Amino acid sequence: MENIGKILVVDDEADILEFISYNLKKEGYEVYTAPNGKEAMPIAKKVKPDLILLDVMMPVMDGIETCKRIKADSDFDQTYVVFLTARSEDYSEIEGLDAGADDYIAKPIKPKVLVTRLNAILRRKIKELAAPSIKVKDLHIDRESFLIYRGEQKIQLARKEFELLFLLASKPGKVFTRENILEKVWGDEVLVVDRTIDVHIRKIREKLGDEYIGTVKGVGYKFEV
Amino acid sequence: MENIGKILVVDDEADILEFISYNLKKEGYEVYTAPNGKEAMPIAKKVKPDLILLDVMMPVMDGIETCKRIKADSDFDQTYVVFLTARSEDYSEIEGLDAGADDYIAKPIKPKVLVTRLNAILRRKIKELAAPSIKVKDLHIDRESFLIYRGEQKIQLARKEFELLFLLASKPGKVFTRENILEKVWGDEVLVVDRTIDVHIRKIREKLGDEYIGTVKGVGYKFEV
DNA sequence: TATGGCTCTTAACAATTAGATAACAATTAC
DNA sequence: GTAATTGTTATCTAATTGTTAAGAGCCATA
Repeated sequence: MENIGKILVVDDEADILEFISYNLKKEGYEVYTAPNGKEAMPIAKKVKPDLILLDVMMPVMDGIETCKRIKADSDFDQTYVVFLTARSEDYSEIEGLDAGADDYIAKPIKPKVLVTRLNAILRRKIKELAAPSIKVKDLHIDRESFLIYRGEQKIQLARKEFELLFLLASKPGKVFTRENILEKVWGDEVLVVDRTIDVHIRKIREKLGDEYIGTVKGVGYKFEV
Repeated sequence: MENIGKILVVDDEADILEFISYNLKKEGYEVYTAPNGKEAMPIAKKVKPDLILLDVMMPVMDGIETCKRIKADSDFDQTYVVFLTARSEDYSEIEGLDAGADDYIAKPIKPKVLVTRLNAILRRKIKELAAPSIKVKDLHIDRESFLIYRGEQKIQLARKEFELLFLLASKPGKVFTRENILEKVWGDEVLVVDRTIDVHIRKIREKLGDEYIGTVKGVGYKFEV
């Protein structure tokens, strides 16, 4: 099954971890686990999960504390946090989930419920994140139609060209290293020589003109502001 | 705020009713309330809400029973039902929400969660209900008759072809990925190879001409504007 | 219950095009 | 001036899409 998202599950009970993990993997998620908040943080930092499923009650660093730290870290702007709340726990405590959790799921967990809920949350997320279009300078870079508009003019870019321009234009002025670009545009397991980027830059310049993309020698490329 | 939909809230606890009602009204919904299933039915019949928010546990006629009746009534084909489940309730019972509910929300209710969730559900609904016929370019794509009119000419498409064209034409210019298309035209549990789409596209082009549907390589198809 | 016609799906092969690379030219930094 | 870096072009190939045809299933009608 194809991969549809990364989920980090944090719970101190090994069998619950196992149970959830199994069900989410079956659904096609890439699942990571940690037994408490403290150990979860570095994993979260590393894998940048789309969603963190967090038990509220844990020994070393509890869910609420963990959630607060996550929400305070701009690395996790794009990360959803969902609490797992044992129903025996007092809800007044969970009310304290104004720590910033996005949702919560009550134990005991039914697999179908869990999966349905997480699917719904992540679907929402994907939708929200998919920045539909960027307007910079006289360009309107539109993901919906995969077209670049300049005034009345429509410019068609090839897919990689589009993604590359989109990336650069998403932070005008910021210099992206080739490494950077490869990671974002080509993805994790990159199998291409980084000079390939140069060729794509060339093609974009050919189609749009030289004034949009600048070269910072020894560093990378940027969208000129 | 403009009106974005009618919601009927059914719960036996007056303060919860009040709380939900307040938050939904603030969001722009037209809100109706009832204290139990029995009283809810005639109201539902009358106002034809877009969505019914239903407490599972209620004295006179509980949520599951109410839901069954609603789902059995063709008047409510277009009505979404969402359960409110108190945490103390046994989830095995909620499993019985195979009574046909479309979603459920756990108590205690967080306003943000409630509103976000309902918005999402209703957005989906509005989209589904949208326009029985579309006029784009020189085409009149008519759901009633499943025919395409081009001037005086009537063009007959097969069902899947029609649905596919209808989808693309519902957002002219927007590129739909194959995944996208499968989800919307074929439905959730898709059992077909995505190349099937290509063949349908071919047939549509054969019947209508090549000028309507464009290919965005590596991405998907779109209705050309 | 055959028969024929339709729709849908798939597989196989052809055509096309985006993308990758290498090779060489130009430019820049030191 | 030289080495390092980037620009540019041409070529090749791998991925994607187009196209055709064949078979399965369905339904209406004889």
